[in-house]
Amino acid sequence: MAELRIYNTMSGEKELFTPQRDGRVSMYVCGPTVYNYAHIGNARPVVVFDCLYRVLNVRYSEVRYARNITDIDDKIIHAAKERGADIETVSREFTEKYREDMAALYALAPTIEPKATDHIEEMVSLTLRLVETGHAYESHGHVLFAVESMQSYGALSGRKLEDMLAGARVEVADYKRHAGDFVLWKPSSESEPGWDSPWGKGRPGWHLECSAMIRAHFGESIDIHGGGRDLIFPHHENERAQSCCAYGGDFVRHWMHNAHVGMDGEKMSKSLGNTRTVRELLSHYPGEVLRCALISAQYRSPLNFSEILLEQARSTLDNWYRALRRYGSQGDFSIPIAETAVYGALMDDLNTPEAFAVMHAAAATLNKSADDAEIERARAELLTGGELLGLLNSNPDEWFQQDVKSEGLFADQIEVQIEARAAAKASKDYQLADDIRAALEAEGVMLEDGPDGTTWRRGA
RNA sequence: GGCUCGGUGGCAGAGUGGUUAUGCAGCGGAUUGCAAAUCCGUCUACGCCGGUUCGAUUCCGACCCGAGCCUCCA
Repeated sequence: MAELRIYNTMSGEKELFTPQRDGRVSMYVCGPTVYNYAHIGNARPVVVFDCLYRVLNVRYSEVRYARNITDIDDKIIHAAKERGADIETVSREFTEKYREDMAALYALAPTIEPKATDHIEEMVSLTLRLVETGHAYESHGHVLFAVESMQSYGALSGRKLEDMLAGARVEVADYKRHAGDFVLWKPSSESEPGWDSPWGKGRPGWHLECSAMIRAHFGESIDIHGGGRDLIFPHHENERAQSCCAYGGDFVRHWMHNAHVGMDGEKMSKSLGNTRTVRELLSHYPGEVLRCALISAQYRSPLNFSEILLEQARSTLDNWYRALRRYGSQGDFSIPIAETAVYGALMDDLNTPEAFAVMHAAAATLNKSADDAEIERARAELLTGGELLGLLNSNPDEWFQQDVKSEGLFADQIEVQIEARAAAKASKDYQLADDIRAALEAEGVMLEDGPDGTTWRRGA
């Protein structure tokens, strides 16, 4: 059986994945700060780690997958203020929308979805512990982590404290002992949300929640911690500092980070304002097309987002669905998932492009083979591959007949036209037959004559 | 300025010390009333310069170019 190998950001190498406890895997992926819609870049880690979750579930008997919701953050405070709404209203609304959007991309629900505001107590006690052990200090109402107190600070992101100061872009605040010190707990004004703490009314710093929630739900260390590349520093470096200094232990055995989705060769980010929301894209493309596009490159490679990318993803899916349509997508197959080539490809650090190549090969086999055993094998490969990749969720006819642009043109009307054309063809009135076909094409319906009659699909 | 990653054929995108990635697009053919779909065949590759090697796209070094992080960010 193939063994799982994953690239560990910490070591910079692909490593054999071994869970801490036999057969049981713990995975934590950084989720959204819920103050507006998720963009397509936010969706990449969700889809990537969803693929990993699916693979892990085949290999291990118990997989616990946590994806947090950051529901207290200054950005949410600002968003609420702008809309004149409660913070809870904003965070609840966008939590819901986030769940809907990710579900539309066929991301399975995580095992747990911890919320920051449900773990304030744990965050306070974590901060307290860091103060007691000399890794944190109070200054001007803030509690700060002292980066110099940790020998290996910077080990994850591969940087040294001296190097970081060279750029001189770290926030220089005179209440910090070292410019790299970061906030664990900060004071809240009357108008800001806050919780009682040994340091007065305040709220947590950005990095604190993940450390506290991992501790609360998984204990000292987890097997996999994932997120986007941009989180390596400072977020994950600081999480690691907090957790290791407070509780000791490994904290995280395998760090995984996905590369970004680009837009016209530039980074897509909310601050640059060049984002496309998942919600908006879903009104133009099926979720499966978006998902397919997101995993068309290996997760550690940058992915440039474009209409061309989406059209390629659509034709890739068309290709597979077309092959599936020949033999139907229903029925049992006897090949264990762990023995499929798609599984093997994904076990190699989620090599989705190689998995795609396997899928294409299986589709080609279905298109041309006359050997029952071969066909069965290819069907199994395609269908189980679809399960692992989170693709091919529809039945082929639904897939090809969705999104017909024409208004008021229903399937039964199309069938009537197909029959009329068949009659025209039978009487060798090819002019009429072609006119019917052209008229349907103008309505976004493509006809395909096959040995068993004519089928239709939405056109380009 | 510091750190990290990458430069593959028209485009997208894997991989490898010596045999086809794969997909889209193109071209030729089969099939079709004509198409579409499918099948068969086929053309453009590994940034640049050195080094190691019998042999490098694949390892090493320099160079050029690009991206990311160093500040909220998936």
